[in-house]
Amino acid sequence: MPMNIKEVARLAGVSTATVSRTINGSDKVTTETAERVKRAIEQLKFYPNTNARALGSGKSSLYGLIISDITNPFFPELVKSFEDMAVQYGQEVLIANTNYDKHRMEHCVVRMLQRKVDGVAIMTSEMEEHLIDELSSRKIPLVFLDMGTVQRGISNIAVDYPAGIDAGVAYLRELGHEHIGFISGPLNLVPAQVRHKGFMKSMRRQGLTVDKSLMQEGNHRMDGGHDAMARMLKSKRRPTAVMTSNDVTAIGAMGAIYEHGLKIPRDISVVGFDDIAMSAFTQPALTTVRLPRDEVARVAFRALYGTQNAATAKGVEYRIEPKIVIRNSTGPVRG
Amino acid sequence: MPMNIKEVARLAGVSTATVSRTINGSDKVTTETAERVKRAIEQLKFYPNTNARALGSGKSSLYGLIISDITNPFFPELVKSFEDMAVQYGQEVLIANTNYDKHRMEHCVVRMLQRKVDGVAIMTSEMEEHLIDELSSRKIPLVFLDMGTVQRGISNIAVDYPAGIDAGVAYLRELGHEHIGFISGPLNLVPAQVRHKGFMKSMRRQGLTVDKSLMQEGNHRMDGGHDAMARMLKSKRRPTAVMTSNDVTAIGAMGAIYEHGLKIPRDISVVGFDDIAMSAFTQPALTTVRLPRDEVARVAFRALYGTQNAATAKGVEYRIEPKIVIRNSTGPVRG
DNA sequence: CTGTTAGCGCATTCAC
DNA sequence: GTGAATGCGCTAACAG
Repeated sequence: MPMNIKEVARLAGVSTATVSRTINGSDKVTTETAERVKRAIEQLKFYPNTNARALGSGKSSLYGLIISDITNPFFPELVKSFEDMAVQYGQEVLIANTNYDKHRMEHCVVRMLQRKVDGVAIMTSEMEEHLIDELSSRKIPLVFLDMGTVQRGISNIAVDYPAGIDAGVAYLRELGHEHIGFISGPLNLVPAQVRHKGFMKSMRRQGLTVDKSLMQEGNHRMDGGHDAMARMLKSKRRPTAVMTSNDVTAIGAMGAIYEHGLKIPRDISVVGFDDIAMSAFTQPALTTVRLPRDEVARVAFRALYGTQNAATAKGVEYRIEPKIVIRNSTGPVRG
Repeated sequence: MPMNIKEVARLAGVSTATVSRTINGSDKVTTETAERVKRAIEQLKFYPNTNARALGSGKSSLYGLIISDITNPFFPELVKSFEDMAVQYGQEVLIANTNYDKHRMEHCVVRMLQRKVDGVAIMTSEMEEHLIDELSSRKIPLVFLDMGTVQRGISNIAVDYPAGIDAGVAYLRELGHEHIGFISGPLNLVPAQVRHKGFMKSMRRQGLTVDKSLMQEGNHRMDGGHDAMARMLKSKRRPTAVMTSNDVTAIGAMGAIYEHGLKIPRDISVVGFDDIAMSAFTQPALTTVRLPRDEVARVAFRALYGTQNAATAKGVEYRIEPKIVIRNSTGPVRG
């Protein structure tokens, strides 16, 4: 037995158009008939077929959300906020993981295309030009997290990473640290490079010299932070403080420091980046530079929701300022 | 300019039916014509419309994955493995968060219904009977994580929580602990109750007495673990060891222990449950009972993929045995 | 305000 | 092996 709008129409004694109208909250339906239709819907436990709806209307009410790695706590928090926005505005979210893999990214974009999403929030950096074109040439509104240039239908959420890193370095400098290490993300990714360069620049601005052996590459995951720190601890002059490209890396690094028999912050101070929920619960609690995920998510959603048509709307550049959060993983350098 | 199967057909000089066939890999197409069609598809950068496909065929190639809280590290790891399976088998995944909220759960189920998913993996417990019926009465294959009973089209992945908890308690007993606390999940949820009772039973079996003031309720999140532990530390006789309902709770509890000026495991031993990635990196590394997410995800996927039709296939009961992982958060009780 | 009708893009019968 | 025609369930004109 088919379960569709037709059955509802029959039971309610109206046409399918009227059913469709009441479902979509059209004001051109008598309260009375609307009631009758609603009762029928309830009685039949009818739920409109999303696929048919999208086909008929041309709108999917779906936003794509592309992230690198759902396993990195930064992203789930972002996803959650984005979803909350979507629920609030009656939209749906299609989540796609790239696993930091360009090939997989292509797969993600294809999915978006096939589902005819109304917009895509690209919160990752494994994005090649031709894939962006594939989306934007189809007039799909896009919003990036700190990537690329603003254009027609393409917005960007610019994060002032240099300022954030600068705040971290300045704070360490205040505490007397001069020998500061840095663990970056994978350097084949642009954002990781940006933070990496931002750190070096910041060091020079503070009148400090960068020791190459204290510049280590991680992978934005715990194991990468751990291994990078282990390498760093083998260098001749051990750092008195370390900054990392994200909190997960910092947590991994802290593990390596302890394994080395050292104490935080007594022997080495550690500063993270992101301020994931976990960071307040590490031992000691992690000093970090906060990048507010809920704000990023809200801004991203609004950017898409406001740009219903990429053909006419021009993109907007939003700005997010990270702020340092001082906890207990940092302390004065030991005389 | 419309971009559809018709355009492809025209460019390739064939009918839409032939295009459809080659897309779906039908063997009733000459290699030659297929090649021609494929070239046309590539040239036009054509991607078949998923909505139309689902509508026409009646199959969505979509599996629903319902989880409680994407912010709890347990779930992203599960999601990732499930997605990997899906990619491998050419399926898609629709993720839905309940936020531990029954109302939101209803919303999730409705989404599944509307999208005509081919099956749903329900990895959470905020599931009411009538919602299950709504799904199963529509012949949608279901698989639960340790919930409910196996029926026609409904499978279950049974986790032997009691055995897992028993292993933890036994290990603590070996170390000389007798005064052991437990932090549960929210007790309005069945699985939390199961573990709660499992702990009490296990204690008795080991000949230990349960101290009510050492049985505290958390919320499966860090803050809940923290607060529960803080409450427990106020009791007259402080526990020498604590077990928790999941790792996130344990991490929160560890924070509270440190804040209280105590050392782990010197003053208090801590045992978690799940073995999330983070647990190997806490300070000290967390002893925990491992519930293999990748295995759960794979089994869940297979359960759905194998049960293409809930009308004929009977459900299967799968079993997963958690195993204790000994790290450094546990030690002998102090004389 | 309500009903009729014509697609939306594709899969899937049938014929050939 | 290929093409023409029908229908999936719904929305959106267009009448009335």
